[in-house]
Amino acid sequence: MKASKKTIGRELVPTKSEMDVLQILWQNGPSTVRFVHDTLNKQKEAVQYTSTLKLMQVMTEKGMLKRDESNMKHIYMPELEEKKTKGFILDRFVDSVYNGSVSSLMIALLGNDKTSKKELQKVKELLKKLDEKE
Amino acid sequence: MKASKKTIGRELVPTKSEMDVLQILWQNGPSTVRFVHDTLNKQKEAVQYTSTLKLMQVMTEKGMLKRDESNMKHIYMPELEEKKTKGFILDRFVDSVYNGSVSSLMIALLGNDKTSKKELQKVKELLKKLDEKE
DNA sequence: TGGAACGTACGTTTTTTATCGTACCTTAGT
DNA sequence: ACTAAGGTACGATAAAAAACGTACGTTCCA
Repeated sequence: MKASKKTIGRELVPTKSEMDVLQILWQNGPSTVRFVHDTLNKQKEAVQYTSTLKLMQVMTEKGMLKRDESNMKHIYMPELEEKKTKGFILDRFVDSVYNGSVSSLMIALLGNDKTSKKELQKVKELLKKLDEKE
Repeated sequence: MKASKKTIGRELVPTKSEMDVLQILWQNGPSTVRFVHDTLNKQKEAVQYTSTLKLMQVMTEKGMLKRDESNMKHIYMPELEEKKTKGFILDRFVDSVYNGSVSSLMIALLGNDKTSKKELQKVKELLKKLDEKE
C-alpha cells in the first residue's frame, strides 16, 4: 500500500546509472556487457566489470532491458525505444521541477548559457514549421 | 576515490522527495513542517507527519534548508534561490538524458503533446526579444 | 489543572541503489 | 588435455533514500 513505486503505469523510470547504460545501448545498438562497461569507463570514473554486469542484470529483471542469451556473450538491448522512454522521463521532470509547465522549462533553457545561437536557430526553424502546419 | 557524490561543487542536488519539499517552500514562502506536510498530502499519497519532519530535518543538516527556531513552530525555508537550484538540476538533466544538447531537449519539448499553443506563443515572443537584443 | 492538540527529537526499519568478490562456465590456442 | 582469457551467476555489503514509531515538550481552553 506504499506510495511511489518506480513505475509510471507499466513503464520504468531509470535511475542515473541506468540511464547511462541505456544511452550507450541506444547510441550503439545491442551490445555486450563488456562493451557497455568499457564505454562507460571511458566517460567516467571506473567501476568493476561485475558492477556493470550486475546493474544490467537487474535492469533486465526489471524489464528495462532484454537480452539475447543464445550465445555465450549475451547481447543486451533496451526494452523500449529511446523516444518513448525519454518521453516518460521528460514528463516526469517537467512535473517535478517545473510544476508541469513546459513553457517555464523552455524559458529556463532559453536563458541558459549553454544554449548556443546555433541551437536557438534550430528551434526557430522548428517553430516556423509548426506554424505552417496549422 | 568513489564517484558520484550528490554535490555539484558546493551545491546540493535534491532527490525527488527533497524537490517536492523545495517546491512547496518556493511557492509559498517560509513554512512550517505541518504546512509542507499537508500540502504534500493533498498532492500525492500520504506519508506520516514524522516522515516529512525527518526529511526536512535531514535537508537542514545537509544545508539545503535553513530554519528559524526562535519560535516553537520552526519555520523552514530553502537555503538557495529557486532559479539557482533549478539551474543545477536542469544542467544535470540535460547532460544525463540529452547528452548535453539543449536543442535536443527543446525539440523534444516542441514535439510534446503537453506543449500547448499558448506556451508556444510565449516561447516565440521570448525568441523575438532575444533576437532584438543582438 | 489536566488533557487534547500540536510540535520536535531521534533511533530504527525498510527499500533501493550502487558496488564487489568469488565461484564457476566456455573457448581458443598450444 | 590444459590453461589462460574472458564470460556469467549470484550472494554479500555498503550507502543512500524513504518512511515510521515512540518519547517527550508546549499551549490553550473547558
